[in-house]
Amino acid sequence: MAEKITPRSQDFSQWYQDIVLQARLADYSPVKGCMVIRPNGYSIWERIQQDLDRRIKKTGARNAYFPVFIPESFLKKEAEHVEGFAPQCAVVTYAGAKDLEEKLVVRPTSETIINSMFAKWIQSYRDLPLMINQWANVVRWEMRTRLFLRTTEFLWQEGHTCHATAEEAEAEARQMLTVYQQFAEEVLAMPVFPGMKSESEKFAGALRTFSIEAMMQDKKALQAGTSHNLSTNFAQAFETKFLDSDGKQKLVHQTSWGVSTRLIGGMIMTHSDDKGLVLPPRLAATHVVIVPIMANAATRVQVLEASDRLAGAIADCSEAQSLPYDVGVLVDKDDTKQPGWKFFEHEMTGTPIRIELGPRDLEKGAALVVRRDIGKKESIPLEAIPAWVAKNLAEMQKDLLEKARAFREANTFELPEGRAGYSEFKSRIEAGGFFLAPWCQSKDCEATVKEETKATIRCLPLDSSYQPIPMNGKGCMVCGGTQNTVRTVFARAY
RNA sequence: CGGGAUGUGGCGCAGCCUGGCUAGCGCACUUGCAUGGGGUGCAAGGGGUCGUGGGUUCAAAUCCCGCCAUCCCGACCA
Repeated sequence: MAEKITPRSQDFSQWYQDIVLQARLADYSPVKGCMVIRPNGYSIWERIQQDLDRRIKKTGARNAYFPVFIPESFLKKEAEHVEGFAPQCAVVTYAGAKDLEEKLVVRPTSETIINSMFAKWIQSYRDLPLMINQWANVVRWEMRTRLFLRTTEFLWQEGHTCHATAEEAEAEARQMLTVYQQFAEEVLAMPVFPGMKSESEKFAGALRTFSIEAMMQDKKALQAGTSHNLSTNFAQAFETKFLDSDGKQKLVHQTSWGVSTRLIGGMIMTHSDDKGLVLPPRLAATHVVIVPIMANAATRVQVLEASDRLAGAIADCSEAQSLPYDVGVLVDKDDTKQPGWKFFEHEMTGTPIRIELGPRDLEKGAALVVRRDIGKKESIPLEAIPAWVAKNLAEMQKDLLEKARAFREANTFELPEGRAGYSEFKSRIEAGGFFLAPWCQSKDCEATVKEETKATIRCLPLDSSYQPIPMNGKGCMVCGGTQNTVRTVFARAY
């Protein structure tokens, strides 16, 4: 049995780790920095896969699989790309009992190996667009790791597309940003800020990078998904060309986009409380747990029978059919341990609804129901419970999103323009939050803020045509200059 | 790679300063009985190269020297 969970206010990262370990979502592996995902955690990933895969396929992409090993020379073909990733690559130099002639990089991302195939597969404009997605594992040798948020190996989905024109590629990158935003909000109940990355934060090898940024409960930002417009950078390196309808050879325009198991960490840090995990119903493997309370041998049989009948009624009710993933309401019965302990355990593992059923309830023809996010006990007549469950699962999904959104709004601040607000900005950013501020787009000003406050430009919010929002006339918060200022979101980040 | 700390059953720790009884405690685990409306009670039981190599000593978890590993803080990052 588990220890009590460290309060959020006391030590946020300890709190987070407690929840992951005690809800049995994951564990540390013998290899430093790697993570073992336990069944509880993997079922959440399966839900994410199911739902997101459906959304990705709707955009026209198809799933495929590429090798985990990438010849070192492939990585070196795109200059920025290798520069960005080389420091964090794991490389195989020895295999089959001898030193390899060419080293093999364990993929940190698959742009290069996939492009080597794209170059063969694409001949004509009729082959375009080519849209490939793969669910895979990648390895990045980070210096410091954290369960789910940054592990040496992680699971993700990476999409890679080729298009005939720059406009199509840009549209694709934008479309995927929206897909991710909707997915994060509708399924994870995690509100996100969509935006564009600054030059220094963009993906190594991209023309531009879009991202969604979420706010955790300690008010730090978490990059939850990215979508890159790669332009023709990789096409040039791999000579991925096609014969267009005008008879000319042209380079393909590409995108890539991905989200990872980091989403699970973000979801935990967004919703959980000091009692443990809080799962949005759309991610829960069990929606409802019925805890029978058997006061004595005489009522034991009655209570167990009533529990089974209730479980059946909930699973079969018509309202349940409209719930996520077409799986209906998933009901479980737990009569294995002491009731008191069970209550804590199901709170720790995040089951959205708990129903307590004992002799006293049976006399009244009712049961006690508790929603994990609210925690208030209510006595509901047995026959009304199936409908109550269906209604509350839907409401809980919505409420979690609204609560997280309200938290983010309450911690997002518009800074006064120019240098005037800078000293105030520096003290407030220590307390955390998102800060909207004008920036002159110079690297120096970006670096200055990072150095002095540890905050980085998370993204540049976009207007309706996906361009950074100009703030002409407003002074950059660092240098005060009014040229080329755009709106940015600054925050300390994971 | 810089700054700080720690290595003792599965987990968390005490013992070390001042060397000496059979290396101890809490949780977890096993068995039995009882219990069951918010972290059950009692009883019995299993599990240890005290990180590692050397040295001092009649005697080392404890003192000395080397090595190794891990954690936290900084640089890296989805």
